[in-house]
Amino acid sequence: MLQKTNFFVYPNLTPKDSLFVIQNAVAKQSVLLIVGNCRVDYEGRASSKLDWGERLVMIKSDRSILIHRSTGYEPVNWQPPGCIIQTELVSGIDLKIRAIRSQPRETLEILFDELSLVTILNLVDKGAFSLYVSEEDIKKSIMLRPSLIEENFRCIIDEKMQPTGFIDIFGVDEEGNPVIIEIKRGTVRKEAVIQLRGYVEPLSKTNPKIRGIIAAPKLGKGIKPLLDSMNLEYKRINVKKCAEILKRSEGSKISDFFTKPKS
Amino acid sequence: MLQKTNFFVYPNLTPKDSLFVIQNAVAKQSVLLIVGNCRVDYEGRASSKLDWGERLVMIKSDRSILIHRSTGYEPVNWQPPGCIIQTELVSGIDLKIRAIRSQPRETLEILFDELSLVTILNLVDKGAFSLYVSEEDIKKSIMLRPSLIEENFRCIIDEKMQPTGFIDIFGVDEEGNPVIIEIKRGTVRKEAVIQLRGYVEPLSKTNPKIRGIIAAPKLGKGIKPLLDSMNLEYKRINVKKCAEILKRSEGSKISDFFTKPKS
DNA sequence: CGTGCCAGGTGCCAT
DNA sequence: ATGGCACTTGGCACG
Repeated sequence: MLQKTNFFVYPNLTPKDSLFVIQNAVAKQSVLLIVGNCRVDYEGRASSKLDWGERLVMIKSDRSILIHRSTGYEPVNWQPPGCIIQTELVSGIDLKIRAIRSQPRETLEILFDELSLVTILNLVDKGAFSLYVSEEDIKKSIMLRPSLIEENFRCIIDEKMQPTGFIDIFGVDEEGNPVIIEIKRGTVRKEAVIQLRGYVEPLSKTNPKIRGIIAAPKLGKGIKPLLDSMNLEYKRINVKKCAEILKRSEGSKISDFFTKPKS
Repeated sequence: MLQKTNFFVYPNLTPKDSLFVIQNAVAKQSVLLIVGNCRVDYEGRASSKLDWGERLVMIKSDRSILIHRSTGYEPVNWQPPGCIIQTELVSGIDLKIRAIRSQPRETLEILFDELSLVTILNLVDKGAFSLYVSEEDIKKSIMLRPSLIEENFRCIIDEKMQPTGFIDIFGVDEEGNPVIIEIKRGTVRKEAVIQLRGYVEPLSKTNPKIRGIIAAPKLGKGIKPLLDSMNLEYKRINVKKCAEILKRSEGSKISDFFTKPKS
């Protein structure tokens, strides 16, 4: 049976001995945790100095670096991903870790005079992360507050259209122009644009002033030009706002928020 | 000789055995690092789901909680300081950690089916952290860009005043009113207000339109009313902007940026 | 590459 | 508690 060892723990390393361990871990893109007594200097957009004390330094696979004290959600000092990590023995007894970022030019220097614990982690993590509200939640939110689309936008329920059921929201803008809204709960891809185009196209023959809007939290890369070329629009939806709107009016029925079309 | 053991490492704990260790560490306000295979659900202002994978969970002394993947400066999920940490054994084999925040109501649930490494840290950290530019830097910055004080503010060098040397900056505002500026590199305390008052007071007898402004990055608690009562003003100085301004015009002499007074 | 905008922003101090 | 504002904001998409 294979022993799974996805971590290595080095207690009480001397700074001298730590050099190879740390360099190696950084080179192998492991996650590196260094606990010890240190001093931190940051110079860049601003400057800061942190006197001696015990902290946890985390160097991640992407060469982001975080210095955490025992309290606070935010790291006391840091460097975003992609910085250059250098290690050096100072005066033969201290470990200096330097993290340099070039754009903007910023340097972070950590000087350890004692290392209580160095840990190397090889995290296997393919899990997908999704931040979301459902498409239905977004739909409800827009119904409840049509201004999420734009000022003076109104939702219309049209019996002739409802049975078809494929258009997410139908409404009219300030000028009275008909608007078809396609909702996506995630990032807008090409397919969604094509889909909306399919709804808008036929109707635009009878009403050339009809508008098509995609409402979603995110727009995919390169989608904006596509929308422009098809004369469609994008309205960013703030997922958090949707959650607030929904919570505030728990239990309301969607149908309550439609306006009957002018007849 | 006293052996300094500010950390405890528990490799390959079973979720069952971890319960006591974790609860104890949280109770003792240690910093807790938990590495293992987990799934994360967040529900609150937004919602998120993170599928199974190996991550590092950090619970700090102030009961802030951070879930870090192997990349990214930011934690994938988190809870700010002060949340309620609960632990629970699920189905007898999995460890559930729940972190609840009440304002706004948000819940974070981490389910571990395997713990590779649990570490408890007792960090001794009294080191002061200071983010700063020097008072001299701020002075230079204002000289270089007087609009840091307000639009159309001008710095004046007045030979009659210069020898005294205790006023940081003397200038005139848009209306031509004389302005005395007191600079503090840190938080404004009562003493600084008294100090400025001392400069402004005598001069206001000959020129009642004279203004006194304290320029500093921060205003101490309760200082604003004091300033108001003494008819003095506060202008917040952005330390980062100062750094930028200084960098841009490296090596310029202060005297270059004074305007000779109208004579 | 700089610019603009959003974020579960967070943190800090004001009312 | 609520609101306003700054942040070494970081991150992402766009020109």
